[in-house]
Amino acid sequence: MLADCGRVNSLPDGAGVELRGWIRSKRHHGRLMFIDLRDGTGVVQVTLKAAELPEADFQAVSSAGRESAVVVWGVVVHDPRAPGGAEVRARKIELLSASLEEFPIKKGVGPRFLSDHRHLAIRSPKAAAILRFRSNLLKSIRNWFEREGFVEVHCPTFITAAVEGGATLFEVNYFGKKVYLTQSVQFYQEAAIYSLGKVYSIQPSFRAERSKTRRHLTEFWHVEGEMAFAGLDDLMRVVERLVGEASAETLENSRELLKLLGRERSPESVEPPYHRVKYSEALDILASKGVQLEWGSDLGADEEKILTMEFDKPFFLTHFPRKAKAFYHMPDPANPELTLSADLLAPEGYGEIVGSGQRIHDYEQLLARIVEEGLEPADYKWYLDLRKYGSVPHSGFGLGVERLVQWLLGLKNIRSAVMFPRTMSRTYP
RNA sequence: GCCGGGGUAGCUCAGCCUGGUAGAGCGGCGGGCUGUUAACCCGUCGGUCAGCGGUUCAAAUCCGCUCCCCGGCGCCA
Repeated sequence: MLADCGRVNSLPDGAGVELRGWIRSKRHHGRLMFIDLRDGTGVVQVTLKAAELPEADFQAVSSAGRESAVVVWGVVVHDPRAPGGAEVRARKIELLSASLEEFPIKKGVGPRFLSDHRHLAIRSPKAAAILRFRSNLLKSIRNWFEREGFVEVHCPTFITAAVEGGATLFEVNYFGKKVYLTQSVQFYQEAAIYSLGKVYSIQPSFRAERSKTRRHLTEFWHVEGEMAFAGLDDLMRVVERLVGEASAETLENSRELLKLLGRERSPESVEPPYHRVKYSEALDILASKGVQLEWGSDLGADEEKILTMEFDKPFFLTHFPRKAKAFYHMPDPANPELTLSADLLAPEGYGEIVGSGQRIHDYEQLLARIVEEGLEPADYKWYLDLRKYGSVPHSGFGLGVERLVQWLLGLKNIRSAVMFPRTMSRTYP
């Protein structure tokens, strides 16, 4: 019977199994040999006693290096001496493909070496567990959107006008013309709501920010949503339910992975509702902690950290000053110096995981803001067009997948939340 | 962009202050071992000291320039 390494444990004593996998490590004692065999579902010890299998098989494997591929036929034995409580006693083993060279990933290697060999490092059970967790999370996110009636749309990666600041665009030579890699699909989703109502996208965004921190990538996966007939309160309700419910479901479905990663995080610890803190209230909280911040300036990392100490769940920071936000943000009718915006901050200093807000839907108001920011209205022609034909209040958000994975798993660096990270200084492998 | 740390064996690092023929551990390779937990024991191979220039009888070490990496800030998801 073909079996998974990760599930040998649950098979009865004496069961005959076939395992296909890679030699993670080997302990050789002359006529006795132990192999930790890995296959993507887990690791199991295979015990080879020379007397119990063909001599040629034993010899072939004794000279095989780590990560050699093998097929093992053997018998399940529950034995307290085996890691995990069960092992497979080999009766026959076939060396499918011996490693040509010593496998470079081993005990004691440093972070730079691991990054340079990421294509091999992802074989480690921990790296694989993170990738599986990420896959579970995206499945839950997608299921949530589908349950809530959002329609998935796919937007272009080549664009001509900036959504966020223009300085952070990657320029691409497009048949001699300058175009850019997308930073957000927001503008295209704003077009889509007039066709589909509620939409979502899951695709990469690119930011040419010269950020050298543990929470920045130049290419990251962006979950974005946009809704017609939605104001700031509707928006925050959607964001907290999406983040909270999808995260809780993922944690529930990933208990084994969390155990393997040595992480503790209960589904209850991420459940909504989340606190809403207005920008002005945040300044008061900071002032009470002895930190004076000038009204209008954005919060720095230190200020953010102090605020996150106040909460043990993510929380919204709302109503940012107009000058701290992009031109399309809806001014607060109660105070036009503020915007109807909401960032969701993760606790423990992991920073912003969602940026969101209500968009300006009035043509003249949007045009005035574009001019006020010194932008060229002609560059935003089609975007302005959307305000000409039955324009309605609408809101949307963007969630950074790697940021969320990083916070949920307590990862020190965002790079381990993605299979092949792209940063300012890394495009290899 | 600003600030800080770093680059020495395949890997992790010591040596640098106080200049004098390049070190350790791990790994590899060879041998041994029937209950290991990235085992253990014996032997052995292994170097463009990031690069360029300068000072000196002599530079991994002192000085200058350049490149690369990591972290913090700013910016953001």
